[in-house]
Amino acid sequence: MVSQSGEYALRAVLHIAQQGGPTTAESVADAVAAPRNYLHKVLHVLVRHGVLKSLRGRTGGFSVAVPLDTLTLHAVVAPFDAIPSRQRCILGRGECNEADPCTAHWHWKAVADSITKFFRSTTIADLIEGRRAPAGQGVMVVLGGGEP
Amino acid sequence: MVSQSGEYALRAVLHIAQQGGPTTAESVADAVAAPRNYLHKVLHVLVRHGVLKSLRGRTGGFSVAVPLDTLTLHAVVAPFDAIPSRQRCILGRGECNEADPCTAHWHWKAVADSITKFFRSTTIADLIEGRRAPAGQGVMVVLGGGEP
DNA sequence: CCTATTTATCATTTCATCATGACAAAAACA
DNA sequence: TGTTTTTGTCATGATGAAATGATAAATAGG
Repeated sequence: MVSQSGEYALRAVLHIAQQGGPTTAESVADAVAAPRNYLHKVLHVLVRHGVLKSLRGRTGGFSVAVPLDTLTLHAVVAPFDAIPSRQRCILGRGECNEADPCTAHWHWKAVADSITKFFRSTTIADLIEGRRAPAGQGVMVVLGGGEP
Repeated sequence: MVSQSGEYALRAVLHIAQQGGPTTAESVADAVAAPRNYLHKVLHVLVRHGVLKSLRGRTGGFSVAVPLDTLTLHAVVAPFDAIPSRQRCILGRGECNEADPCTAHWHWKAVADSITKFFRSTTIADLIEGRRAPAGQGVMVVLGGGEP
C-alpha cells in the first residue's frame, strides 16, 4: 500500500510537526526507528519536494515547510509511492476506463476511490489533532447492494 | 496493493474459470501476458494452495478446484501478498489496536476495512458474472463528517 | 579562525521479487 | 513401447528498493 520509504516519510513528518523548532535527523531516526543514513535521504527528498525545510549547522534540523492543515498525506507520500490518482485497474490491464471497463472495474472502483480520497483529503493536522476526519469533507463509499 | 505475482494469479484464475475444461499454462500465459516459465510457478503455487487442480499429459492443464462462488479474491492472492487481515497500522507501529490506537488509527481503519472486505467478500464468480457486488453483503464505509 | 554539529552527496552492499532456462516426471495416444 | 505433450522442480540471472558507510559542505559558537 505504502512503501517503507513512504512510511518513514509519514512518521517523520508527523514527528517533526509535533516538535517545536527544527528537529535533527538523529532525533527523527530514533522516533521513527529508521536507519539514520537512510532516513537522511528520505528527509532530503522531502526537502526537495517542498514538504520540509532544512537548516544546516549547529542549531539546524528539519521543520515542516507548509501549514499542517494544508499538508495532505498524499503530498508526503507521493515522492516515494504512486498513490492511485487516476483509476488503476486491479487486474492490471493498464488502461481501464469507464468506457471499456474490465470485469473487476466496478468492484474495485469504490475501494480505490476511498483510498485516493483518504490520502488526498486527510492532512497531517488531522492526524495530530486526532480528529476523525476533516469536517465537511465527508464522503460515502457504498460497497454492495444497490444499482449504479 | 497487490504484487505482480498476485496479479498474474488473479488474471490466470479468471481466465481458467472462463474456459470449459483444463487450460494449458501456455494458453493462460497468452491470455495474461505473463512470461511462461514464471507463470508456471505461479500456477503451481495455486495448485499447492488448493485453488487450482492440475492434470499432466496430453489432455492436461489447469482447472479451478473449488466452486467459483466460493473462491474469494483473498484466497487467490493470499499465497503471494498479505492482504491486511488484522488491523494493520498505516504508521507501521506493528501493534496498533483499538485499546492503544495511533494517531492515524481511526482515520485509516475505515479505508483498511473496505479493502479487506473487498478481497474477502468478492468472489471470482462475482467478477465473471459482472455483478457489482455480492447481494446482501453491502457495507457502508463513511469517511468524514459525524462522530463515532 | 577554528571546531563541533548538522545537512548534503556519493559509492557500495544486501535482499526480495521478478524473470529466464534447462531438465525431470507424468500421462495420453499411436 | 516409444513419442509427444503437458506439469513439476531446480539453478541461476536481472532489477529495484532498502540499507550501509564514508566524505563533503554549510553553519553556529567559542
